[in-house]
Amino acid sequence: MEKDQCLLLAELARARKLVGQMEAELHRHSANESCKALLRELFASIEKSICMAKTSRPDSSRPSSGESSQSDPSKPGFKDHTPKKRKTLPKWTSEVRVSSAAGGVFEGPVDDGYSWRKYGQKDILGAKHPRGYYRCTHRVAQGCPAMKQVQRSDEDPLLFHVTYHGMHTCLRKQGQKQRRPKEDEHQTGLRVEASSLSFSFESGLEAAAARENMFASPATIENCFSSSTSPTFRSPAASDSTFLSLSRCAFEDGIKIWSPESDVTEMVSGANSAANPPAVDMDFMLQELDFEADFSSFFS
DNA sequence: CCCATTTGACCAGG
DNA sequence: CCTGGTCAAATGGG
Repeated sequence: MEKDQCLLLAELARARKLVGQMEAELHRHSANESCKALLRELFASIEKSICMAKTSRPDSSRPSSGESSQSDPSKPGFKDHTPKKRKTLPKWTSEVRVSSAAGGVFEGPVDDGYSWRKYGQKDILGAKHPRGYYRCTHRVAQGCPAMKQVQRSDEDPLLFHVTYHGMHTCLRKQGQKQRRPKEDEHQTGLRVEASSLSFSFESGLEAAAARENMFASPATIENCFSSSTSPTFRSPAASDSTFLSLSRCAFEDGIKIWSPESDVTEMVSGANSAANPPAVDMDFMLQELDFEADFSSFFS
């Protein structure tokens, strides 16, 4: 409807893409950490602007929720896998060139800071090399919807086309080994670290913006998070909140949602207490509100 | 023994 | 029907 808003979103997406490219450049030239941090904040700012532009939309809409017909292995003969909606996930591609000099052996899936589990491989028509299908390791544990496809270039064995689907909602700890002895052991303390948020591109607006501009991989930017030298404290608390808003994206159907308020509010309040303009926090809380609304309607 | 990968079959969309 | 994407049993590695 609102054409202005659409244009705004498109432009913001463009800015985000550009920032992503710049981040890639910086990364390539091994810029110092402060530059990356700045860029990160810039990215976060853009992201926040996008969210603001989105939430200013009066239109009410919710994803047509299928219900949780998730894993029920007790049904032999009748397949119950959920092939429903998975086109709501944002999608972007990136080309990864791996240098044989670095590390020696190029193990196909370039390590982008996340842990992936391969779940399939398929020969693609017209491609010499098969395409690998990966999903986030924490898919079941945290409901992380992120997936990626890795395809080796036809004749350049050092070039990989990586297509990402969805953004990571999982939070992995760094520096410390993520020890999860048993995931059915009521590790309440552990599972809270995931805040999966329900959101989907129901409005063609941002879907259009996202797909049209193919914004350059947030994954690489998130890499900055993981590779940043301060393990426990990211310097600005804003990083966390915006990062969170980043992950309010879309996620797969049938995934359990647990206590979104515990961690989120904690983070938000943390951002409040930190050096952060109040306006930003308010905006963020607005987003949260919007979220909860969407969320409850999702359930009822 | 637990977890990730492999791999052929299955499924849905075009 | 063809093809890309996903599932899940089998397999292998730590």
